[in-house]
Amino acid sequence: MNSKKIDNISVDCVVFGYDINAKSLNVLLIKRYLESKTTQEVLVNDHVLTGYHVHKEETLDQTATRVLKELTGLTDQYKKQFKAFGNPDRLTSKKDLLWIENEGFNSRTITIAYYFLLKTEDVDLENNPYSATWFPVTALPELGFDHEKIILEAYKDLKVKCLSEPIIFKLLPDKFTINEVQDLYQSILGIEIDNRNFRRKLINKKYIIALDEKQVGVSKKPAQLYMFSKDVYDKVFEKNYLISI
Amino acid sequence: MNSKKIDNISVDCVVFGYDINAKSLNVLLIKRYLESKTTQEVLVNDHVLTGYHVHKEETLDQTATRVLKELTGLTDQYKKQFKAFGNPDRLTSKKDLLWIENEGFNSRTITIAYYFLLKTEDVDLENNPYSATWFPVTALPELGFDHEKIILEAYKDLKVKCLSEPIIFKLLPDKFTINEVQDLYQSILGIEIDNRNFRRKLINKKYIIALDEKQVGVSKKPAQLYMFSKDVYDKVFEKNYLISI
DNA sequence: TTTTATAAACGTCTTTTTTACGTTTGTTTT
DNA sequence: AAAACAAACGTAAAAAAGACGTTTATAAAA
Repeated sequence: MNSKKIDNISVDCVVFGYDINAKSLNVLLIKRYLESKTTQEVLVNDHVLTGYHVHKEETLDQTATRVLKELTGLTDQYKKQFKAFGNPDRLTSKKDLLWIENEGFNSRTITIAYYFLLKTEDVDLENNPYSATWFPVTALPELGFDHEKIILEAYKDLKVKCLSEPIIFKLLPDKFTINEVQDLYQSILGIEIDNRNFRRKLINKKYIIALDEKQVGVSKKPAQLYMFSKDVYDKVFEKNYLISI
Repeated sequence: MNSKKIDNISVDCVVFGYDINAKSLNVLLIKRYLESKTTQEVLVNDHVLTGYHVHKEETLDQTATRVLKELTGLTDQYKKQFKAFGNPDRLTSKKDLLWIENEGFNSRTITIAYYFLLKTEDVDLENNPYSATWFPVTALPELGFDHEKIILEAYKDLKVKCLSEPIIFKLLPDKFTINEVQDLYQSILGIEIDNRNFRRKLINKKYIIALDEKQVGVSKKPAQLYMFSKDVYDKVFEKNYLISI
């Protein structure tokens, strides 16, 4: 038993990864599998988020960072604490109780949920200690605990936030094309956007900087590359509201 | 000792109340006072939010609702869980440790913070069991624990949310004038808004319904009364985004 | 009864942003 | 040299936002 951990408080992480080639917003999940020691019957076979108990001496943010590091090896990724889940009945399905009995933790666990935004290409799944897999957020597998609910809440928050904050760029490489940004918005929001209007609008933003570079290795006219400038963004927005009253 | 409670998890409530007459957005606080049993020295004398430990059998939302009921007698008020605070050093000031020793609870408590939106006139402070007092959010007194931080986070969230969701109306009576809405926006955001443009904009919203009623008992031209229709709002917004991409 | 003070309410012109959709350009492949 | 095609540019109309002047209805004072 790990005496460092706080028994009844955990952090669960929804790791969103954007696959720029497949144009798909994915969630990183790990498999949960348990079979009966006597009958070999499969008791639990589904997927869950990664999470872990909060350690006694660490902050909640540190717990989230630690969980991501263990799962992906990555540090310094964008994260957001978006909601706490702590209803008494959140882990009371038959499967979850079997699992909890096997793992030996308290069933009334409050979890502080975070989501991360990163690029699928930054994660090496070949040597993953948890055999983690990407699933499109629109095609989730069967999920254990209340993790489907947690993912959907995270996704809802992301949909709202990506319209009012420049978090979209956390899902893209440093250098990107206008069409890549459009594809990403379309993936997240599930809508079609007019390319000509979107293009003009984005290029007019002062914090979207055209680089002296174009795509290489493409079999059509190579597109202009751009970057996002946080410095410019912060200066422009310090006195302005995003939405007019 | 109350065996129903979960020792290390609490809910803290930021109760925002709008004083429509004073045009002031206020926070409801209770006094925290402790003096030395031997020397009568004042050890703690400041204000805090109300909160309480989560009970074993209740949801987090129910805890928040219970806390508000005990503080104000009110039920069915708008509430929002906005953030969890759980850093190991959040209750480690000298004052806080003295207080915690006196009350006898765990110093590593994770708190799930909620804010409520209501009208100051709905709360009867005359017979308040905690001697609660309203303070303008822009003129807070000295606060215990990490409660100043919690209030400022709640206020930040409210500022953003009130521009993209119709939560402003939770702070106003059912029947209101256009100018009352404008005053409220100005109080929350700390800005000046052009009355003529604001007026036109608000009246053009389909979910702002003009009533067959005017103000009574005012010493100037009485203003037209309006109401907010949640039904219309939900219909209008089900397919639309608030911000264009 | 008339006048006055004042907040409420209306109006208009200009600028900016959004929407809709047609056209041209530059690169790679054939 | 031509074809294919995504990238990039353009334009006109509609809608929204911004700036600011004017009128109106009421209570209270004269």
